[in-house]
Amino acid sequence: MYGLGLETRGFNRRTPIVMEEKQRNQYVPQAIEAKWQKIWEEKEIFKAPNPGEDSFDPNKPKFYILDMFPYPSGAGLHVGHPEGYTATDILARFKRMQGYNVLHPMGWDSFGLPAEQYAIQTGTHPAVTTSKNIQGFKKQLKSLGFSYDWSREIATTDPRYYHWTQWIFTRLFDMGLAYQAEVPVWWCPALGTVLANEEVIDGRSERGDHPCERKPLKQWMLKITAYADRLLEDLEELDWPESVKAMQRSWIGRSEGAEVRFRLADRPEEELAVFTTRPDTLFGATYMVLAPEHPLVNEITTPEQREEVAAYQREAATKTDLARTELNKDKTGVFTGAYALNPVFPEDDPRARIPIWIADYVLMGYGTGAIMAVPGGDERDFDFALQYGLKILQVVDGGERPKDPKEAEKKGFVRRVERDGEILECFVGKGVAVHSSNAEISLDGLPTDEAKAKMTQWLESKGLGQAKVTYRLRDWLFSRQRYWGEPFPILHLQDGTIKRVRDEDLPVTLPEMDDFKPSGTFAPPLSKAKDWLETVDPETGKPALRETNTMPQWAGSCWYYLRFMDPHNDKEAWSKEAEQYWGPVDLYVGGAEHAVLHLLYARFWHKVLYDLGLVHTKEPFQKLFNQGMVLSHAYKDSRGALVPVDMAEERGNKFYHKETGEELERIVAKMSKSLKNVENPDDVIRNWGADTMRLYEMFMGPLEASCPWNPDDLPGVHRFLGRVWRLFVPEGKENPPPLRPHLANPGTPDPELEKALHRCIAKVGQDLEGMRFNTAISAMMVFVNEATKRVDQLERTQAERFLLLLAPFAPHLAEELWERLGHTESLAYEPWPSYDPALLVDEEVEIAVQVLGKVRARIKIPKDAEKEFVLSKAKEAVKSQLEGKTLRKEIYVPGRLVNLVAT
RNA sequence: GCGAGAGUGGCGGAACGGCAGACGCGGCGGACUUAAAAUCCGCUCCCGGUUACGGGGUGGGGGUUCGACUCCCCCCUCUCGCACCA
Repeated sequence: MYGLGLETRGFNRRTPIVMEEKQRNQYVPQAIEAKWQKIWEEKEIFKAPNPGEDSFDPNKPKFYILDMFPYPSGAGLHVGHPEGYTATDILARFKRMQGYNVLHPMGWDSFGLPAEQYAIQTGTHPAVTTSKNIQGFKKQLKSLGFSYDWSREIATTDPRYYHWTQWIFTRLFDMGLAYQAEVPVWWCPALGTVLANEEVIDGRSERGDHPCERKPLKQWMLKITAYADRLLEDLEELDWPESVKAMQRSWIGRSEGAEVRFRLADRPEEELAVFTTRPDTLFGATYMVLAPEHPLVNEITTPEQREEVAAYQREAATKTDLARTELNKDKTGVFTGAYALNPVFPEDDPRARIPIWIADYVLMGYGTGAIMAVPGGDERDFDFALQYGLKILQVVDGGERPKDPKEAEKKGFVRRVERDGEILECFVGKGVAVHSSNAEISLDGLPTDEAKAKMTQWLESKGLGQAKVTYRLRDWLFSRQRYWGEPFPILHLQDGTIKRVRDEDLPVTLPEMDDFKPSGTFAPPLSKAKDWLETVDPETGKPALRETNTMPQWAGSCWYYLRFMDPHNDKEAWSKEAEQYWGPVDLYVGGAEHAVLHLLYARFWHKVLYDLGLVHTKEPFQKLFNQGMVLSHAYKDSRGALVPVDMAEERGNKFYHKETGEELERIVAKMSKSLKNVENPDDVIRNWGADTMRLYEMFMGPLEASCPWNPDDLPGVHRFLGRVWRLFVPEGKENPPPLRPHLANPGTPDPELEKALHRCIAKVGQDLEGMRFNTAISAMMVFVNEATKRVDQLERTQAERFLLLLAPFAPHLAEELWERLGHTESLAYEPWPSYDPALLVDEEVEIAVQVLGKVRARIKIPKDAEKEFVLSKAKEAVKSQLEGKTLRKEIYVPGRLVNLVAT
């Protein structure tokens, strides 16, 4: 069994010297890791039985721990992947030892653009690429010793999987939550596809960074807005990072206010609706603004203004959203020539007649695409009014705002500007309504919230408006013009109607195709698969065309956690029984980049499934944890330019440019090919072993923090594992000699070591519950350092218990030593060791003696010494410090310190 | 601009309001060795002092407290998200 993985290549200083290991019985991870991975696989150690199966034990509690499954890219794993995966693996192993039925599966989010792009370039079918990449990923994951139940492996590209993705879509369709609409979407000419808003950043595609443009196209939409309130409310009960909840809340962007309908002057038949969160400021509305694209613009614009308005509209249309928002300081707009009537004033009151402008600071996509402008209460309106000399009225005063106007301005509550000798103010906060009354209603003196309610009520009673809630969240653009995605189970009949494919005709599989090139038109690739495209409606026998759009990559990841519960079910997506037992996911670990979209979409689908009675919980993921990013180092020269890692060399504690000799600053940067600082997990495993890799990933720092990968730190954790090895295995040439003889049988535990072990058990257990892997490892190092100093005193049962603690972290090493101790079964299901709290405290403790909060001495006292005794000992110890002072106060914190307050 | 989070040795990072710097890297010294590697042991926040010890110290400034890395207020820097959302 020795001799595996021994490289004859040259060693660099990162490579542990493994020469002569045979003679010395050294720790050689390469010699044991493959062996244990094979045993776990062959004996199906980590297979989790489902309810109803023979080996299922219903008395055990369940724990469903899930990783965000990866897109199997051609590049393979990078060192960032195993960080989260190692953490979940440790917890899965820990929970198994604690007696849980653990569901810990892995699969592939395998639809997606790169495989299709590759197909376009090389002609290799995406299915081939995908399958190859999956094999590569799987091999890499296995080489890390993860305890996944591989019998549950799924891939979103498998027709046996997307059968049910389509099935869920048909439920959405039946519920009226899936619909088609002509919407302006991002069209990316380079990719030949439409992209979702979230896939376009600053007018360029997220993948490939190609320019994109807006085009109106018929698209499938999912009515996620119907679930906006529930998606918002149910965040409350989730054990998720606050930052993720905050991001989802702002993404949903619920805002409460009122819709107000303004009549147009001289056009009694037309109305203009606006949304406002401040109906209480209606008396201050001195003009209105429409988005340039607003349908009413052309109708109301007067002949004299027509040319100017049209020019402005043209200009706005060519601007991207970015360009429109970038200039957010300089407001631009054009008067339409038309006027509206502010409903709070009588028609013949000159104050009622307010001008209607168009401006691109008003967005068509939000609210009604029109606003009532209250320059005295809104900064944007204030800017605009100043720009174009529009009237500014004060309608809110007091409240949070300081009385003195100068003071108020200084503290940022108001902005004050002088115009034509008049002081104009803008106050956006809450306060008390002023100058807000007419013959029927007066808000004057009312605090903002009451004024809002009163005004809304008045508007309703007059038929002028009503309370309204608006969301920033849009319906979800759900179709893509790609080949490598789930086909929609939809038929287009000749009469123009559409119907969904019957359940018994699912799945609609992707047709084989040779030509993946974009057509150059908006027609998706599937429209070229003629035989597939043209079909018959099985119910009527009439010809029908298949839908040629495909679903976005998000679709498959919306419900994969459910399929894992019952992955081979060919009768239904999952059985009720399996979902009742395993759901919800207890812990979901992944990167923060999925904070909004994936998690929001999955929550949406889950709620729909809940409404259909198909799942029993309102939310899919009870606890969410975001692991940090694994960063790397790079260098920066004096001009601030980044320098790749291979161009820098270290001398002393400083870094210099290899060619210019210039001193460089070492910085932390994201891994990138250009900086040559990408670390490859395969190299680490080959050189150091999987257990070292796992341990290092966890020892870098807290899981949630991002920190730099530093290869120089690898020897540290590797040395630790070597020390563990030597606690069990004597140096020597014997073969087999694999165990220190005194460990063969139980002996008398050394009491000090026993205490140290109990402290270790307690700390590791608590840290695992709190996901503090780095400090758990540190606790084990402390114990091993202790044990190394008295190797011969380490007794068999102590050694065993320690191995069990180590097992979740370094499972190969632990299994190997467990076997050498004479065990024939895997330790994967051994009970987690327990500790005696009484042993955590030493008989004699050292405490600090402070005088005025400064430590002046340390004394040793029995652990349960009387207060009086401790105080007198303490005073004795700091006698010189107390001389000539009066003792004012004595504080004793048992087991910690004494603080003597003397002046 | 708004929201969230973070600033601790040469480096990664530890510290229920109670001895700042656990553990690891690096560095220094020692043991073993013909020698080196590996391994083992010790030291390693900064300043002064041979030691004893003294002084300073957790981005900056205030505050609460017997006692603050930790709690409160103000400011600075960095990271992430949102960004004319009416």
